Amino acid sequence: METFLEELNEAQKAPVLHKDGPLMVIAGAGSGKTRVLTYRIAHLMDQGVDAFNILALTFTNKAAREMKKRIAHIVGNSEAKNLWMGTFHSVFAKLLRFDGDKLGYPSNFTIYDTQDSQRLIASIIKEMGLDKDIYKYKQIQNRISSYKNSLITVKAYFQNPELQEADAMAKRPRVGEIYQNYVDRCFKAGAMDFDDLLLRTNELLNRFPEVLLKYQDRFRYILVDEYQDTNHSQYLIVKALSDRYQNICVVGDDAQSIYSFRGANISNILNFQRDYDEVAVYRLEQNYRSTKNIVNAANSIIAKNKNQLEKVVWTANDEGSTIKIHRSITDAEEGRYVASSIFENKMQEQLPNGNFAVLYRTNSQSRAIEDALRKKDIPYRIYGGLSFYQRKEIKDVLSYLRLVINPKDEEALKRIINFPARGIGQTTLDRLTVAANHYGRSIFEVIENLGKIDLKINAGTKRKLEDFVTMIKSFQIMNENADAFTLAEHVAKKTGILLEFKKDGTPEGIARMENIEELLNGIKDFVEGQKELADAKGDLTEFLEDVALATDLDKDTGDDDRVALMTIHLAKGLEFPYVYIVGMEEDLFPSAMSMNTRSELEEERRLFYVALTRAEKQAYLTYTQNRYRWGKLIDAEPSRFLEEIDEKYIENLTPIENTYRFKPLVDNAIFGEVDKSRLRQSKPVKGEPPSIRKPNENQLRKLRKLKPQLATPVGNTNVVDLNLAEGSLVNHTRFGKGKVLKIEGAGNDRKAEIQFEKGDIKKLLLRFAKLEVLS
DNA sequence: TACCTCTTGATTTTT
DNA sequence: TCAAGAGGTA
Repeated sequence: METFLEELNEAQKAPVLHKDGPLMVIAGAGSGKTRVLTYRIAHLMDQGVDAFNILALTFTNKAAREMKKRIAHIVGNSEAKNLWMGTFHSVFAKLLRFDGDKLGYPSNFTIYDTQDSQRLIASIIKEMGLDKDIYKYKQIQNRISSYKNSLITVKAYFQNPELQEADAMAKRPRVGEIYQNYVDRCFKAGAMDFDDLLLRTNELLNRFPEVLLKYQDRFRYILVDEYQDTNHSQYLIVKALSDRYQNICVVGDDAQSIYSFRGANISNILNFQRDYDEVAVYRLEQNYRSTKNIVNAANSIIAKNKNQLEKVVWTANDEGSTIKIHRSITDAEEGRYVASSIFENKMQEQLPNGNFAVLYRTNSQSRAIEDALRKKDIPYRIYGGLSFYQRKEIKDVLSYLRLVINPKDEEALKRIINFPARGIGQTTLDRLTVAANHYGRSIFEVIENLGKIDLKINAGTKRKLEDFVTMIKSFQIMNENADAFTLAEHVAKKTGILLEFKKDGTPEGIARMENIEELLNGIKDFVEGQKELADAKGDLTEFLEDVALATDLDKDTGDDDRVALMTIHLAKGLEFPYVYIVGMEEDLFPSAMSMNTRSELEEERRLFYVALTRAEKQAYLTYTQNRYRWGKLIDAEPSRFLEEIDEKYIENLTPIENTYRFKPLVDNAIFGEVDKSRLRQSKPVKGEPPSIRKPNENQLRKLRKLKPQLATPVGNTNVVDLNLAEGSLVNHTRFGKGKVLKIEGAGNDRKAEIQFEKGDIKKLLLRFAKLEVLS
C-alpha cells in the first residue's frame, strides 16, 4: 500500500508523512509541490482519515481534477470522490448553496461575473444621476472588489472616515452610496459576485457558530496550494476553519506571488509561522523541471528582490544550453522570429507542437504571434483573453438559462428581455427598473404583477412582457424533468436566438451560431460526465456554477497538438520544454503601470521568475525596437530584466552592432498582410479554438469601403514612392518637422535619416513612417 | 426599429 | 488602431 512513498525524495517525504499540526511547505519552482500535496492526501487516506474530512484548495479547478484522479489511482478505490477539492471560489460556492439561506440567499443564487458586476454598477451610476466621467464604472467596481476582499462591508466603510475621505479627495464622495446600492441590488437579485463567495462565507462562519463548528469538524485536514496568492478574505476563512484541529498544511513559494492586484497578500505566507503555533516548516529546493542554466539564471533574477523567505533552488539536471536573447525591429518581425524558431526546433528535434509555449505580459501581444504562426501553418491555441463564456452569444444563451434558475437575476434579464428583438425597448425597461426599485422587488416580479401596478406602459407592450414571462415559466416547468442539455437546446431554438444569428448570414453570424452549437455540445458532455458522479445530477444549476467559475485552462483542450499562447499569469503551474517569453521591453515588462513602487517592481520581477521557470529545456527571450501600441509605432527599450540575468547564462543572438542589418521584410507589405488576414475566411480546423478571430460586420463594412484603394498595385507604394530626396523638408505625425539627411535601402527596406527640429536624428523605415513631404 | 456615425477607452495581470 | 457602445436620424 505504502509503496508509493518510494517515488518521493527525502525532502518530499517529510511533509507527506507529517501527520497532525500546522505545516508549511516552501516549494521552489519545479520542486514537485503538486506531488507532495497529492501524496500527502493519499497518505492521509491510507492512514485511515476519511476523505470526507479532507479539504484541499487549489488554484484552478483543473489542478483539482487532476489531483483527484491521481489520488484515486494511488489509493485504488472510489473514496477519492468524496474529497472536497477545488478553488476557493468553487468550494465555498458549494458551501453557500447549503448554508447561504441563513444569510437570506436562495440556494439557487446566481454568480455574477465581472461583466455583470460592471454593468450593474454602470446602471446604478446612471440611475443616481452621477457624472460617468468622474464615476467610472470599472474603477468603482475595482474599488468595491478590493473593499470586499479586505472584508470592508458597506457598514465598515461608513464607519471608516479615512476611506470616505480618500474617496472624497478623489472627487467621488458618493462611492459609499454606490457600494450600498450595489450590494442591495445583488442581494435582491439573489446574486453573488466573485468576492461575495468569499466574503459571505466569512460572514456565515462568523455569525453562525454552529455552522462554523460543523465545518471545522468536517474539514479536519485542510490543505492549501499556492498559499502565497491568497487574499485576506481567503486567509480568514482558512484560519477559521482550521482553528479547531490545527491540521493545516499550506504549500507555496513566495517567489511566485503574482496576484497582488487582486488582493493577494504575500504576507500570508511570510507570516504563517506567526499565525499558528509550532509550525513545522519544510523546504523543497531541488528542481526537477529545468536545466542548470535555467535554474541558475532564474535564481540570479530573484536574488534582486529584498523581501523573501530563505531558500536555495538547485537541480541535478544537465547543464543545458544558454538562454537565447533575440532582438527584432518590429513586433511583427518578433512574431516571425518566434514562429520560425519553433518551426526549426520542431523539425530538428522532431517535437510535437505541444512542447512549445509563447508567454507574454499582456493579451494584446498575442496578435502578432498568431499572425506569424498562422502563416507558417503551425497550429496554436490561445488561452485566456476573451474567454469562450464571455462571448456575447454565449452569455446571451446562458442568461436565458440563468433566468430559468433564478428569475430575479437582473443582469441576465436585462441582457435578453429584448434579444432577439421582441419590442421591449429601453424606455419600458427603465420604467420597470424604477418600479422594481420602488417596490423592492425584482423586475421579473414587477412584470408578473403588471395588472396590480399602475405603470405608464401601453397594452401592446404589456402583452409582450407577459408573453416573455410565460415563455420563461414554460422553461422552468420543463427544467423540472429535463436535463440541462435538453433544456438548453430547447431554449436556443424556442427563443429564436439560433435563428437570429442564422438569418443574419454574415460570417460573424455563422461563427456565433457555431459557438452556440459548441456550447450545447459542452453542456451535453457535462451532463454525461456528471451522471457518473455520485453527488451530482447533471442539472442546470450545477452546469451554470461550473461555467461561472470556469477558467480557460479548465476547458477541455482535447488531445490535439498545439503551441500554447498565454499570459505569464496563466502559465503559473505549467511547464513546457521550450518557452518563448516575448516583449521583453521597458514599459511592457515590467509594465509601465507597475514601476511606481519597489513592491510593484518586485512583483513584476517575480512574474519574470515565474515565466522563466516554466521552461524545461530551452528558454528564449525576445524584444523589439519598435512596437505598435495604441495604434502607433513606438520606440521600445530592452527590459531591465535582461540585464539582471547573470551573463554566464545567456547568449545574444543579435549583437548590438547589427541593429540595422536585418533581413528585408519582403513578405510583409503592411497592407498585404492586414488585408489578407481579414479577407481570408479561416477554415475552422477540427475543434478550432474560439479565440481565432473572424471578421465581424464592422470590419467587413470597413473592408468594403477599403477595397477600391486596395485594388491599386500591392505594397505601400504611395509611401515608398514618396517624392523624397536628401534635403527634403518633411512633417512627421509624431516627431514634427524635419530635414532628410540621408536615404538608403530599397523597397520595403527603404529608410531615411531625418534631423528633426526638436533636435533628434532618427532613422525611419519609410513604409512605417507617417511622413508628409513639405518640399 | 434599423442603420449609421461619432466617441471613448483600451494595452496589466483573473477567480 | 480597433471595437464597443452611445446617440442621432429616417
